[in-house]
Amino acid sequence: MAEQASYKYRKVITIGIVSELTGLSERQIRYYEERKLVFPERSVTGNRKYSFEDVELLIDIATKREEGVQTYEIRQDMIRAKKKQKLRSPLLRGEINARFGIQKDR
Amino acid sequence: MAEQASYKYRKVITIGIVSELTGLSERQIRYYEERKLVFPERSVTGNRKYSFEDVELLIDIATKREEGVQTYEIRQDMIRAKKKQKLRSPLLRGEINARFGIQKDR
DNA sequence: CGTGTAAGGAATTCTGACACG
DNA sequence: CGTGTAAGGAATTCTGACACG
Repeated sequence: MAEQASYKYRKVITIGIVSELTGLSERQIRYYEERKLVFPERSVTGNRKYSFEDVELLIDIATKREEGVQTYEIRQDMIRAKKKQKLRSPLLRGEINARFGIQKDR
Repeated sequence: MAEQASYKYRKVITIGIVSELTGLSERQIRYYEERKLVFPERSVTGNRKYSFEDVELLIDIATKREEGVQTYEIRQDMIRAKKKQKLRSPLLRGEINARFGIQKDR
């Protein structure tokens, strides 16, 4: 009766719908992947699958781009943000596990 | 910076992915729609779009079916459950509005 | 009743490339 | 650098129907 509840992080949205949700063209969305800004999963046959989190990230990227920020800069900012996260993250591990389910090493 | 947050209810998942998520065949999923058990939205060109809520509902339906319950019975149960909801629901309206966004009549 | 399947067609997605700036 | 577009092909989805039980 619990299921998983991590709707935000499940990669289940195809690129066409992501395009509608974000207002970005498919070309743009694929290009941002090429620039290492988003990391969709792939279906067995190669179709991209995104999460709601990805959609929100893409909206943020779109805003930055409108402000003239280059993809390279956006990427650097993301890397910096990720480093900061690591500094205060250890305490949150339990929460993250709850979010993504139990995965016992592997 | 808030967006909408109703990930569970947004209809954004195509039938192929719903099939993977639920273990049901596309044929079954379409049939349950025919029997009024699920109500996907449609893209402009007619493709079905489901929410995570729909996915969970379909999983419940699959369980019922395995127990031998007919779709007609499942539907009746759903209607009954919905009626009960109405009896205790008025107080929850604010929550529902928050969930689905402001829609001022129309 | 519930589900599989073949049929034919339309829409979706993918990649690599050329274009422009 | 960032994005549009035409190209060719493969995978996805759709509907209506026949089949079986």
